[in-house]
Amino acid sequence: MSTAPNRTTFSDAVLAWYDQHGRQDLPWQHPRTPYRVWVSEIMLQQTQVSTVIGYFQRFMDSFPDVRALADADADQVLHLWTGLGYYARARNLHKAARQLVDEYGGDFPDTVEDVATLPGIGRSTAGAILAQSRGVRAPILDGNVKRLLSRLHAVPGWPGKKPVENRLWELAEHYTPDRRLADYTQAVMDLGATLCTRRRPDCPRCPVSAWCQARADGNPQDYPGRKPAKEKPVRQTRMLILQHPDGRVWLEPRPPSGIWGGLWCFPQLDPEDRQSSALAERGLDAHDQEALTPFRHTFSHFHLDIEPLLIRVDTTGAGVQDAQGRWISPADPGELGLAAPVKKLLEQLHGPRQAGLL
DNA sequence: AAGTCGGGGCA
DNA sequence: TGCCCAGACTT
Repeated sequence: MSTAPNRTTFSDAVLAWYDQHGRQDLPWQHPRTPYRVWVSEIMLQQTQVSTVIGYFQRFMDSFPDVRALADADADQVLHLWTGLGYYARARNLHKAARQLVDEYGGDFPDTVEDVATLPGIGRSTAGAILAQSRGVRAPILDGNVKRLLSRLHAVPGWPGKKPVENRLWELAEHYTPDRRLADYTQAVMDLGATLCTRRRPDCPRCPVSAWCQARADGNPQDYPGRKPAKEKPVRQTRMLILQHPDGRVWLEPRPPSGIWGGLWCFPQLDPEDRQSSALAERGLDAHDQEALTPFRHTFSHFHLDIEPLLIRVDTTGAGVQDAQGRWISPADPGELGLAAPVKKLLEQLHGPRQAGLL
């Protein structure tokens, strides 16, 4: 098992990598002012670096500093944002610029807490601004750093959960050095963006792989823990397998839109519906019936628990109208489009009989 | 079609 | 305080 590095060991390795491989020529790094870093961070929250560069330069040409942005019309700001999307962020940017002028004389405050009161700026972005532009020892925890740190320490769980997020902040704080803050901050983001990627991390090139617990365990791709799939609602239905004395079963076409649109299906009954009326509607009488094994069919957005009910019917009454459906042989349904559970039930129906014939 | 992402906003 | 969502994009 690899031992966790101490702060200096870790940050030295990260900084040495950055000096060789990190990005040192991004537009917002020259000059690296709070305003420029801020605008770049907001743009980068939503868009990749290559796209941001052009937008950033046009934005700086029009609004070279906080005052220029604060004095602009909302329309001018949104115009320069057109194509980036997430327009609420542009509105927050504008609002925050006015707040900076009104409350701080146009300068950024120098604590994370104060910067994070500005609209659109939370703890991580505030840390990124102050670390990169002023060398303040503030940790950041964007998606790249979450990935890097959750792998380094094999932190279990989804970062959307408070305890997991707290642990990651603790690690971010622990490893943040007390010198070269701007470079270190850019470096950990670059590491996450270029080597410690979500899929296929390039561990052999990573300067901290020797200390990485997930790498030692052989499963870096399992971190960060994934968001638990949200619970799907469960719906219930009964499928009436109406069986003719000759063995065929009754199928009806579904309405063209909605679940199983246009496919052929057994008549369905909501649990509260009366079975007798469903039979009566079709002019059939139940001879006897047998509950088959219930099973679950899962759609993208809900589970459907199906209770199949095999009903042997007499056809002495008026009988069914051909236009409503068809009698189908379970062994040879023909070329109808069948809903998956229907196909399964048909196979179940004819399977045992064939086995008996062998 | 679901996952992603920091922050906003609501319970 | 903690949880879920908006909004646009990727996989």
